[in-house]
Parts: sequence; structure tokens; C-alpha cells
Amino acid sequence: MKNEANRLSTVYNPAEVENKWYAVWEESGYFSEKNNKDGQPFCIVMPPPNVTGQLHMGHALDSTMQDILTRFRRMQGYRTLWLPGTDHAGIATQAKVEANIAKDGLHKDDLGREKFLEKVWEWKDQYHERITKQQRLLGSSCDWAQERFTLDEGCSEAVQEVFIRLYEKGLIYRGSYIINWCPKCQTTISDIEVEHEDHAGHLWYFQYPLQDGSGFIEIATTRPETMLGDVAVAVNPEDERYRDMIGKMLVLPIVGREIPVIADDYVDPSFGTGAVKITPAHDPNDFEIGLRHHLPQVVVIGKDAKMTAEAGKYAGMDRYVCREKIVAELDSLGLFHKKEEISHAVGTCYRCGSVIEPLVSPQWFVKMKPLAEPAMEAVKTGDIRFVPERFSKIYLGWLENIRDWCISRQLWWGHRIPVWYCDDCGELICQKDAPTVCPKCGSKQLHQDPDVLDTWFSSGLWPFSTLGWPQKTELLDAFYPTSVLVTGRDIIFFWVARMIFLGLEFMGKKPFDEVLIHGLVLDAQGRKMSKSLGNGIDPLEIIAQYGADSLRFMLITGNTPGNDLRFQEERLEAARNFTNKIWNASRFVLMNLEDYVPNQGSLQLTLADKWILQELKNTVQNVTDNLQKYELGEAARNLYDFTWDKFCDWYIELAKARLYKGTAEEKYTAQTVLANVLQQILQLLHPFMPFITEELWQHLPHEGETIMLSHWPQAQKMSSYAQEASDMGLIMDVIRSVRNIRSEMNVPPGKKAQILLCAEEAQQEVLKQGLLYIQILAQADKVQIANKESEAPSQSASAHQKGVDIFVPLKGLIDLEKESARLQKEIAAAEKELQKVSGKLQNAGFLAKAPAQVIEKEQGKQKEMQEKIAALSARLQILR
RNA sequence: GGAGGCAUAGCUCAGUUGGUUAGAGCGCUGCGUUCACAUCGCAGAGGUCUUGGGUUCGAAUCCCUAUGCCUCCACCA
Repeated sequence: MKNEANRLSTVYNPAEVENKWYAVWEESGYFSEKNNKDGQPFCIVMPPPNVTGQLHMGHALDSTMQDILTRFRRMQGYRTLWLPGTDHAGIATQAKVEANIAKDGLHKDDLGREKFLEKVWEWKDQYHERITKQQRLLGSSCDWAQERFTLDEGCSEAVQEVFIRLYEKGLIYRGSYIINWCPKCQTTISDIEVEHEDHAGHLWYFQYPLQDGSGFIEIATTRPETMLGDVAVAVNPEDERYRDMIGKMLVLPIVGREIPVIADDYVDPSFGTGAVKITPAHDPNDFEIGLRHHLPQVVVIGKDAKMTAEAGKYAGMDRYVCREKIVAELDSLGLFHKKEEISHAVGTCYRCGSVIEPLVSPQWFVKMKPLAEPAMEAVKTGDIRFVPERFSKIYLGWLENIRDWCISRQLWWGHRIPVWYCDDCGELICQKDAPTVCPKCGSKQLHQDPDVLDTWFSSGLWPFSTLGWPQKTELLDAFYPTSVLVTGRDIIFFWVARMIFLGLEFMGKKPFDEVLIHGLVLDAQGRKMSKSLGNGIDPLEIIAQYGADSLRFMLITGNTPGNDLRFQEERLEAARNFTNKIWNASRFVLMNLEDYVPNQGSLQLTLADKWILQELKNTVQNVTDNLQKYELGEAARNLYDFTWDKFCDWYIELAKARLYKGTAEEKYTAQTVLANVLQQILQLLHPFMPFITEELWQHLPHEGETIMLSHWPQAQKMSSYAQEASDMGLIMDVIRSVRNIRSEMNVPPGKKAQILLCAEEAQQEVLKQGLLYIQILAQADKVQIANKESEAPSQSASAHQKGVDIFVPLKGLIDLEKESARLQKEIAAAEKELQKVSGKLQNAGFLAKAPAQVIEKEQGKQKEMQEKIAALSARLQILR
């Protein structure tokens, strides 16, 4: 085994190791749920990345978290399925492909629907390939055999089924309503796809003359160009200024149309002039008012964001150019009063940033109220739990004010709406397969609805469509509801909410037990990573430079659920250094396992062995608990501390004496503990750092083919050594004290020291067990243990720890001034502590109400501090 | 206009049911290359836990308030 260890280089090279293992895992079928067929099911469906491009840091975080949970549960023996997939991402992908063919001077209409879709499928294949490769490089242990695509056959069938059932139930309807139109993408978008940006704008004041010539009403608007479509002016019925005018007619300037003054509660008398021009065809509020008052809809802006024929002489003009012209014309008519600078929210398209045009258009909608109710109930009752909990408020708030969901998109890439219309009688036929004749009039002139469905309509079915629904499948039976959904907080509305109400509606059961929400990966300055800023970091470049394990560990540490995290090079280096530490600790262990044959000797556990075993037990417990609570960052920190501080800095050093100079039994014991503890460290770390842990585990004595399927350590099955751990703590304190003295007194490291330890009998026993450790770690050639009453050697530095007086004779080396300063500092610290403790213990309330345990602890501390002060003060006296 | 988050060491952040001598990484100071690792070791400096109240025997932790920064939601023309 020595040769093998020597073959490992002193610096860990992730690329070499990572490249080989993923292929082995995948080919061996380790990712399959079939591995723990009898275990309890554990399932995560992967939030499907868009096939628009490549994975970014957010995906890396998302996948790492899911992989950690998946690997953890798999090792715990669960029947584990992490189901991967990708999303066709309607608008986004179509936009990319349109831009791509535009390079060749082509428009999608030049190709036609079918040819264009061929191009999109090519694009999809290419990026799908790239994305899944990236997932593999990250180490994601998802079951590729179960991979799905939102537009594959099964998912498409699920989409049709859902659409038809909702339609038949009256929860999907078609109607002409005001929708959000993106003039650039040339499609509707849903309300949540509209982003509200504050823009600097103007509020213009215009006067509309009364038809009877008795004056005018002044209105205020931010969009003068829409006045061409005005059909009324509304005032608040309580507003005395306008009470007499209600019911009168106005003459719409420029157009000459007669429009009524109407009363509606919606109008806020305190804003603007208290009179609002009403344009039902181009404003959502006005649309509602128009319905209430049976007003016509005059469409003056078209889908190209240009003025329509209805706009008369302005027809064909861009909406913003028209705005200027209208203002100018009203001014020339003497109807322009004033202009105010205001900042107001403008709706923009989340994809392309264009200003949204509210338009009236026949579209398909999902009736939300009946679906939202049970979805809210599921979270309110705790049936579905958000982690962190605060996100449930955000979720509920959204559903409370939900409006119907516009699901039709004027795109080609997506699920075609399963509806046909009869050209002759207008009959609407909603069914899976194309009808041949109209069931009403028998006509054969039928055409399918040209629109496709919102991408989120299909991803909303993801937790059950991917498991086989609407077919009855074993997977669906076993894994639905899934265990936990891991996703970014930015898509709670888009995706999480929709999965919940669609899951409840179609499966009758929630889609997952818990929703683990994570934040965004920000750049080093705390800004969102974005293409426009050019501050995005490619996970692949980081993996090439630092390795996937380091990237994963960096993304997980120092982060708590739901919070954003900054991507910093230094943190990456820290993670890289940690992998290197693990690598070298393992090299050390392997080098010393040369003559080791497991289970072939007798064990004689020492204090140090029992201490590290107790620490390991604690770590197993903490890591397991934290993983169960989704505190991944804490779990990672537990492992970092145990591995580096406890195992490397202390235990390995403590074991060296027995490895180099021990008897056969001592050596065998040290070897066994080293190998076992390291083996379990690797297991516990495996979910976080799959590659390096597999590599090293394979070199160590082990059972089984892969660490991936090894059994997760169980704390309750491990022996407890609480007393020994506490005893070892004393030894470590003594060592630290001596080291401190040596360092402060500038004792050269090469110079061996002599140490005198004075203690009560019980502690003497403990110190004796730690003699060797003190010798080695404090570089002492002689350690003497004596009674409390023993005389202190002259010219020595001293310290006091938990009842033990520590003396380090420093003949000729001691600087009296320095030593007394050092002692005074120690005394001051102890006094400060003593004051705090005594204060508590003198407080009657504390004694009366604090738990006995806490009081005992404080009493112990008080005694300890008093002793320490006494001992150190005595030394100080002698020095003087 | 609503809602949420954050504020702890020079920097970036942990600190999970209130009781720790308030921690880590990086940075900083001193010492160190005897063979696991300089992507390292040892020792150390550095914090009135943003302000002001409150609850409590006890608050970084719970409540209120102020300030600053960030984010989300929202049909005031």
C-alpha cells in the first residue's frame, strides 16, 4: 500500500480524478433507483434547465444542493431517484433561434412553421447535449435513464390531458380580454412575466371640451397617444367638482367623437385632476371600467406597437412618435395645459425589455380562483413546507391576489393548443387528436388553434408528468409525492405555485413535501450576475481550474438557506486548499498502512483514540442532523472543522509516536483508528465532494464497490467516550499553554523543553496518559508530574489550566519582564471572566430561576477562574 | 403604495429552539521547511454583535423603534 500512496502526488490534481469517476458511476448504474429497491423512497425532480444555452452558477448551486441531498439519502439506504430533465423554454428558445437565423438574413416566416421548428429541434439537441455534459462534470448523480424533456412524447401527452380536462371542467376558457402584449416577441405574456420598472416620464394635462359648450374637463395622462381610443372620461361619484358634469357629453379633441362623463369609484379624486380618460382597449383598468359601463373598445395601437387605421391621420405611426405629435396638436388647439415630471412604473417584457402594450385580444386563460384555494390550503396547513419558512408568506400573498392566467402564446415552439375550429360554423373542438369533421355541422374545413401554451404550463406538471402520468406507472406510485423541491426563490411564482395547484388538481396530492429555496449567486461585489453586466462566471472554467469538488464545497459553505451568496475567488481557494488537505491527510494515512491488515490484531485504544472517536461520533450526529434540516452550510462546516482541526492538526500528530516508535499492538491500533476515522470522513464528505472522496476511499481498506453506495455512518451505533474526550481536552489545554509560553518567550522550536505539571491525584492519572502527547506536541524531552505542593523551579514560565499548574523552566532564556507581562495579561482575562461569573452568581434572580445545570456550570467556572488567578498571582509575586 | 431580507473582526460571512471566554476563511503580526500537506504548521493581534427602548435571572439571538443597504410584489391615470 505504501507504493500506492507514493504514487499519489503531493498536490491534488482534480482533473485527473474527476474525469475517470463519473463514467464509472454512470456505467455501473449507481445512479439508478434500483440500487436500494427495498428502501423508503426519496425523490427529487430536477428543475429543468432551459435548453437556451448553458448552465450558469445558479444552476451549479441548485444541482449541488440536490446532489448532496440525493447522495446523502442514497447512502442512508433510501430508494433514491433524482430525475433530470430540460425545459423547452418557449419564448426564450424561439428568440434565440430567430436571432440565429437572422444572421443569415432569415425570418421565421421565410422558413414556415415546420422548417423553423426543425431548426429549433437542432438547437435543442445541441444545447441539451451541452447542459447534460455540464451536469456530469459537476458530479450530479441523477438517473439519466429517467431523463425527460418538457416537449417529449409523454410530457406532451400530459399537457394535452390536463388542458382538455381543465377545459371540460370550465377551468380553462377562451375570451377576449386585455392582455400583456410584447411588440418585440410578438406574443402575449402572463402577468408575472411583466416586469415593472420605474421610468422617468411625464404627466400631461389636457382639456376636453363639453359638447354643450359650457366649458371643459381637464384630464391627466402619461400616455397621450391613447387618447385617440378614449371612449369616456371618468370621475369619482363623490367628487363635488364634477358632480354636475356626470352624464354630460364631451367632444374628444382631434377625433371629434362624443364621449360621456361617467362616474366610477375607481377614480381617485386626489390624483391628477380627478378626471380620468378611459381607453378600454389599451389599459387594464380602463378595460374593467369599460366593461362595467358597457363602453366600446377602440383599438388605436396594433400588435406592432404602431397606430392603427382607427387612429386616422396617425395611422402607421410609432406609438412614441405619435405621443409627441398628439401633444403638439393638442397644444396647437389650445387644449394643452401643462406637463409634470413624474416617475411611474412601466411594464416591460422580462425577456426582451420592450415596453408592454396592453391589448384586447382573444386568448386562452386558466381560471385561477378555484385552483388557488387548495394550493394555499396545502401550505397553510403545513402539508407543504417551505424552507426557510418565510417564503410561504410570499407564496400565499401571491396566490391571494391571483388573476386568471393567460396561457396562449403566439409562438411556434411549444405545446400546440389541442383545439380545432370549424371554418363553417365556428364550432370549437377540444380533444387530443385532430378531428376529421365538425361534430356540429359535418364540415371538413377545420383548422387547429395556431397558438402554443405557456412554457410554465408544461413545467407545472413536471413532478407527475416525468413519473409517467397520465399512465399509471410503478415510478409514479412509488415516488409521488416527491420528497423535496430545490429551487431558486426567483421562480416561486412561475413554477413552484403552478406545480402545487396542478399537482393537487390532477393527482389529488401535493407534488412534494418540502420546498427548499436558495438565493442567487452574486458576483464578488454583490451584484446579480447578468449577461448585460458581463460579470457571469462559467462553472466549467472554475471546474477546469479548481475542480468540481472545490466549486461545490465553496457554493455550499458559509451559506444559509434562502440567502444570496457572493462568488469570491478567495473562498474558492479555501475550498481548494481543503481538498488538498484531505488529499494529503489520506496520503499520510496510506503511507502508514503499508503493513496493515484489517482485523488481524488486537486493539488497545488510548486516550487520543477515544477522543477522536468521540469527536467523530459528534460530527456524524451533527452532519446528519444538519443535512436532515437542510442546513447544508452548517454540515459542511462541521466536516471542515473536524477534518482539519481535529483529525489533521491533532489526531494525526498524536498518532505519529505510536506509528513510528510503538509496539506492534500500539501501531496496529493507531493504524486501525486512522483508517476507520478517515474512511468515515470520506463517507460524510462524499455528498459534498463526490470525486475526491471516491478516489481516496478506493485506496483505503473498504467494503463494496463504491463509496456512493456505502452505508452512511450512524452515530447511535458508535461507542461513547465522553469522559476520555474531556480528559483529552485537559491534555490539549496543557499543550496549548506550553506552546504559548514557548512562542511568547521566543524559545527556538528545536530546543527541547522540560515541563513540570503539578496537579491533584485524579488529574495526575489523566496527565500520565497524556505524557507522550505532551512530549511530542509541546516539544518537551522531559515531563514531570508532581503534587500540588511541589516547589516551582526557579526561572520558569508558568501557566494554569483547569487546576493544573504548568511550569516551563527556562534557565537563561526567561525574560522576567516579558513573563510578568504575560502573566498579568492572563490574570486580567481571568478576572474579567470571574467578574462576569460572580455577577451572575450573586444575582438572586439567576439562582432562583436559571436551570440547575446552568448554575452548576457557572459555579465550576467561578472556581476555575479563582484558582487560576490565585496560581498566576502567586507566580507573579515570586517573579517580583 | 404594500411585503420581505440584511446590518457581527480590516474584507466576505457563520452563529438553528435565549445561558459559548461570540467563531471561520481571507488579510495582518511573530516564529517555523525532523519525511502527509508552504494549497502547510505553531503562537498571536483584532469585535461596546448598526442606534434607542422593551421582555427576561440572563439578549448577537425574542419584541418595538430609528437609520442605512438590498430584493420582491403592486392596474393610481
